[in-house]
Amino acid sequence: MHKEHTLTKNQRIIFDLIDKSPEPLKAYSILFNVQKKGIKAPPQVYRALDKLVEMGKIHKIESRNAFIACHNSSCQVAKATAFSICEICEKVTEISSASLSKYLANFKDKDGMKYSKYNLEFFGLCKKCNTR
Amino acid sequence: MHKEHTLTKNQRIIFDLIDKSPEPLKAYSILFNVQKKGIKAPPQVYRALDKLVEMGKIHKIESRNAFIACHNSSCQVAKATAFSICEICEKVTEISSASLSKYLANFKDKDGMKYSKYNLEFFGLCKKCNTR
DNA sequence: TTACATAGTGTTATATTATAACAATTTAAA
DNA sequence: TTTAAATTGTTATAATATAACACTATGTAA
Ligand SMILES: [Zn+2]
Ligand SMILES: [Zn+2]
Ligand SMILES: [Zn+2]
Ligand SMILES: [Zn+2]
Repeated sequence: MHKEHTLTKNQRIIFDLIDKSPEPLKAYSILFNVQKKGIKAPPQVYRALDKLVEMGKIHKIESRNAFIACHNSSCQVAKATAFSICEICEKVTEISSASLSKYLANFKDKDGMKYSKYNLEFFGLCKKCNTR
Repeated sequence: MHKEHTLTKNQRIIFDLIDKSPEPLKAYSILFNVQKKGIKAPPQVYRALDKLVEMGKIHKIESRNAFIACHNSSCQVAKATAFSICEICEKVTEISSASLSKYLANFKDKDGMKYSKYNLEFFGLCKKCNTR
């Protein structure tokens, strides 16, 4: 079993906000939302985000510059992430597929380069947006 | 066969620069480099980049906010991209693997959502950086 | 306990990346 | 030709992210 990370004050505040959000949050939207809790400046937000990403508690959606909480039993998948992104409503879902992660974890390119991490973003229409 | 795009003046200048570069280029680095050719402001660069990405002539490396020329017979793979990124020297290579693209093109998640596009970024050490 | 190292915080300023808005020009169709 | 669409030039500003430095809290070892 891996070490359970104890979140610091700022990390806790920011993680809770992201974890409760139904949609990915952007750094400055987070900043705005936590100012009443005493977090007043960008570096405080970015530091907490960096640590939370390192821990695997949250993931950055690179194509959106936004962050979502991990719901795949956390740390294990911090280095192997896959998301589906709806191009209409911007709904983002973390994909949890054993066959996908197995395929990608074992993928080797022509040079035999072995990878320690990957991030995959799928784009399309979610069920809701596809049927109207 | 698909329509061959003719590049406009600014698109040509910016594409040529990216195409000749051995490494991904960032927008403001591009701007700096083309100022002597009369492209003086960020919107001119970003517009050309947007079009070139649409056409599949270049790709954006999302995790690096940088652009590289496509070397996979262009347009076909604009909506299905995969890259390997060295975390030490930042070398980026476009991956061209029939089995990978077939696997991902056919991937369906639990909800049966079908995707029209994906982007995959692998991180690791390139051969050179791995052996020293 | 004390000393030290490490991690986290608060703060100001600034760097980097990207777009809004609008006028002028070029290109391609009708 | 005349109209529409795409591209360009330009100024200003928005959005995203980090540098730097002083200070505080926390953990570890003597
Ligand atoms: Zn996750
Ligand atoms: Zn949707
Ligand atoms: Zn390509
Ligand atoms: Zn390397």
